[in-house]
Amino acid sequence: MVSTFAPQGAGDLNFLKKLNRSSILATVRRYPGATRADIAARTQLTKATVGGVVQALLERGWLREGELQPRGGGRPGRALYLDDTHHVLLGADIGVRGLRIVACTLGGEVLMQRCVTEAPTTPEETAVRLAAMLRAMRDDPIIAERHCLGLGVTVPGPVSPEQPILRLAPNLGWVDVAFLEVLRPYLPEFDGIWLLDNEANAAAFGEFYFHDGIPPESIVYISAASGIGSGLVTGDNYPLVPRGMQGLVGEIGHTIVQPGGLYCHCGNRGCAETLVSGWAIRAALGIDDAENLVTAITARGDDAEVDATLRRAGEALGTLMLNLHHTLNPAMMVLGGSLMRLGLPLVTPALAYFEAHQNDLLRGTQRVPIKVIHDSTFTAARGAAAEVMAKAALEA
Amino acid sequence: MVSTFAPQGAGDLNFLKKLNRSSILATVRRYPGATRADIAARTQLTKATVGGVVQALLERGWLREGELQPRGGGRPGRALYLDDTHHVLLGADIGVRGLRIVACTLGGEVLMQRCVTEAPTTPEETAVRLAAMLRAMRDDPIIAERHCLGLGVTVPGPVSPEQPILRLAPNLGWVDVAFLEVLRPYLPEFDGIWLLDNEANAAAFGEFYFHDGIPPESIVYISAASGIGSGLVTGDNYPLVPRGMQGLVGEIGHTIVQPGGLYCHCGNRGCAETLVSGWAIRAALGIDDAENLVTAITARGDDAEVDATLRRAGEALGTLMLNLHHTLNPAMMVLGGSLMRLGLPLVTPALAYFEAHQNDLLRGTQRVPIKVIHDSTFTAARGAAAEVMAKAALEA
DNA sequence: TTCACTTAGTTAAATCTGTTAACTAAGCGC
DNA sequence: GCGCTTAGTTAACAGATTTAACTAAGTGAA
Repeated sequence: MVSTFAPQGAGDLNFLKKLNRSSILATVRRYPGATRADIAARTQLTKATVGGVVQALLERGWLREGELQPRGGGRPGRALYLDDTHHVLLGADIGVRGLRIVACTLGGEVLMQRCVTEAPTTPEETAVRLAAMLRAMRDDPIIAERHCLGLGVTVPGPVSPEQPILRLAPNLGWVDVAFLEVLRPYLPEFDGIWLLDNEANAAAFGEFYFHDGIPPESIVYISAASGIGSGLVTGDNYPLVPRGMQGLVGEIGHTIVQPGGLYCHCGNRGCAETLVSGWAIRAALGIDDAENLVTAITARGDDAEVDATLRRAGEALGTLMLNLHHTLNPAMMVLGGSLMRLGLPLVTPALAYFEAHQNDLLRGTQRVPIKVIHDSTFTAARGAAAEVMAKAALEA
Repeated sequence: MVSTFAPQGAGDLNFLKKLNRSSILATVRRYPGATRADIAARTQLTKATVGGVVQALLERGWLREGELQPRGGGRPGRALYLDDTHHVLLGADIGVRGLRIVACTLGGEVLMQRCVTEAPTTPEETAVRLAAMLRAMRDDPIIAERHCLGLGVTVPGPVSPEQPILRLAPNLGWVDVAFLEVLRPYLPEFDGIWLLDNEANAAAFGEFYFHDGIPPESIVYISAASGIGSGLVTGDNYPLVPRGMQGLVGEIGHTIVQPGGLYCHCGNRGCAETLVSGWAIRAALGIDDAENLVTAITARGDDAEVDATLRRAGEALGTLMLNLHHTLNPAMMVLGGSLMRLGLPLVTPALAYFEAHQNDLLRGTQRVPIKVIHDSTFTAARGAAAEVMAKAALEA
C-alpha cells in the first residue's frame, strides 16, 4: 500500500551508506544552515561519519558551505546549505486544461515555468507537445548549464503502484497509459530519473518536501479541480506516500457525503464530486464546458445563485476536510487545485465549516493548520520535481 | 504521523544488523517453511549473511528447523519455522464492557485467554484487576516455563503518538491516562516490552502480522462496538501504523456520512456513530445500557423494527467501508468489534452495499477481499501481543 | 597576554557488517 | 559411479561506522 523513496526490508553496507547520506541531506534541507555538529546531533551519527559524507556531498555539488555559526564559547561551526547552483529538477503536469512544466533547484526554488492552456488530446500528441516544451526549457542557458537530475510527470488520475502506468484519467479519456514510455522516444537525450505520479500525490509531496521552515510531520493535500483528489505524505527523512493496492489512495472525490444525493459519473450517488468539483459547479450554474469557470463566475458578479452554489460546495469541501482529519489526522492540510481560484466565496465556507466542527474530539489540543494555495498552477509540477530530488538523493 | 516499528532516518552498523535480522524473521513469519536459500532470494541478502543470522536466531529460540524441503535435482534445504515453544507474548484489552487478556506464541497461536465482563471503573481499579488476571495467567505452568517478551495493552480511545498515554476514552470516562505507569507498580516483576495502543490499531496490526498465508500489503480494520474506529497497517517487513498528529487516525466514527443527521455526542451532526454504533442501535431500539445488546436483540426475535434498524446501520457501515476504500485503498478490509455478533442482519447489508458500489472507478481490477470476524473478543489483545513481537524482533 | 575551557571538525586505528569465492553437503538422473 | 544441481558453511575481503586522539577556533577570566 505504501510506496516510498526509502527501501524497506534488508540491506547491505551500501544501502546503509545511502540511507545515511540521504538522511544528512534531509537534515540540511529541513534545517538550512545546520553545521556538521548539528547534523550529527540530529541524526545520531558520529561527527566522523557526518564529516565524511558532507565532504563527498560538497564535492558533488549537492551542498555548499556558508558562514560561520557562532557557538557559545567554542569554535564556530560552518553552516551548510543545499547547493542551488549545480543541479536542476524538471517537473511536468498534464492537467485537464493544459500542460505545465517547471524547472527548479534542490531547494525547491522555481527557476523557470511554462504553461499552455490547450487541453491534452491523445497521449502521443501530448507527448509531442510536452517534449517540445521541455526541450525548449532545457536548452535555455539558465537551465542548460546545470546538471539535470531527472523529470517527474504528473497526471490527473490514479497511477499503478507497481509500474509507472496511468490507470484511468476520466477527464482526459485515457486508460492504462504508460506515459513515460510514450514520452521517452521524443526526449532520448533526457537521462536521469524519470517518474510518473498522480497530480495530488505529487503536489502533496512537494508541499511537504519543499516546505518553508521545519516541515510538519505529515501533510494532506486536497486538490479541487475538475475532479477532486487528495494526497498524503508522512515520514521524516524519507517521505512515505501511500498509494494503495490499486493506486486509488486519495480518490476522495468519490467518498459519499450525501447518501441518496445526486448521481455521480462513477455510478454512485452523493459522491463529494457531485458537490465540490469543477463539473458539479458548472452543472449547478449551467456553465458550458468550453468556458473558463473562473471568468464565467466572476462575469456574473453578485449573484445569489452563484453564492449559494459556492457556499454549498465550500461546505461540502469542509465536510471532506473534516472526514480526512478524522481518518488521517494529518499535522497540516493544504488546499489547492484550480477551484481555489474561485476565492473566498468557496474557501470561507469550507474553512468555517471545518473550524466549527474540527476539534470536538480532543479538547485543548492544537488545531490543524490549513494552507490555502490560491494559485496552484505549478504546484503539481513542482511536486514532481521534488519527487525526482528525493529519489536522486538516495542514488547520489 | 506515522509510528512504526522500524526506525527511520540514519543508522549505524548495529541498526543494519537489526534491520536484516528483523527482515529475515519477517520472511519466515510470512513464508513458514522457507529455507535459508529462500530467505536469501527474497531478502536479497547473501547466503552467508542469512546463514549467520539464522544460526543466531536458532540459538536464541526464535527459529526452529523443520523437515527437508526437496529441491529439483539438488540438495534439499532445511525448512525454517518460528519457534513456538520458548517465548510467550502477552496482550490485554481494556474494553468498555470488560477486560480481555491473551497469551500467545510467536506465530500468533493463542495459548491461553481470559476475560471478565465487568466494565472498567477507574484506571487504578482496572490496573489492580488486570494485574491479578495477568499474574494468574503468567503463573500457569504452560506460560511460566516460557520467556515472556512483553506486554501490550489496548484501550478504547486515541493514544498519543509520542507517549504511551490514552488521550480520551469517552465510553470509560478516562482522560489523559498513562495507563502503563498506573499498571506497572502492580506488576513489578513483568519485564520486557511494555506498550499501549488504541484497540483498533492493535487489532489491525494483529490481523496483518498474524495473517494466515501470505499477508496482504495493507489492511484496514474496522472496529464496530460501542463506538466505531479503524486501524490501518501497511508495509512489508516492518509494518507501519499511522497514528496521526494527535493519535486520531481512524476516528472514522466521527466522519460525517449524513449531513444534517442526528446529533452525535461529539457535538456534530450525522457522524457515522449516530448510525452504526452500539449506542446508536440501543437508542434506536430503546435498549437499556445495562442490557447486553446481542441478547436483547435476539430476544426480540423476528421484529421489523430491529431488521430495519440493523439494515440501516449495516448500510451506513457499508458507506464507511466505501469511503475508507476510496481514501486508503487497502488490499484487505477486516470487520470486527462486538457489533459483529449481531450477525447477518447487520453484516449482509453492509457487504451488499459495499459490493454494489465499490468497484466503479477502475473496472476489471480485483475486488478488495473482506474478512468478517464474528467473534472478535480477543482480537485486540492478540494484536497487542503482535505489536510486542514486532518490537521484540528488532531488539532481539 | 595567557590560560583554561568549550565546541567544531579531522584523522587513523579498531570494530563490525555484509560480500565474495571457494568449499563441502546432499540430492537427482543417466 | 559420474555429472549436474542446489543448499549451506567457511575464511579472506571490502566497506561502513565508531572510537579516541588530535587539531582548530572561538570565549572569558585571571
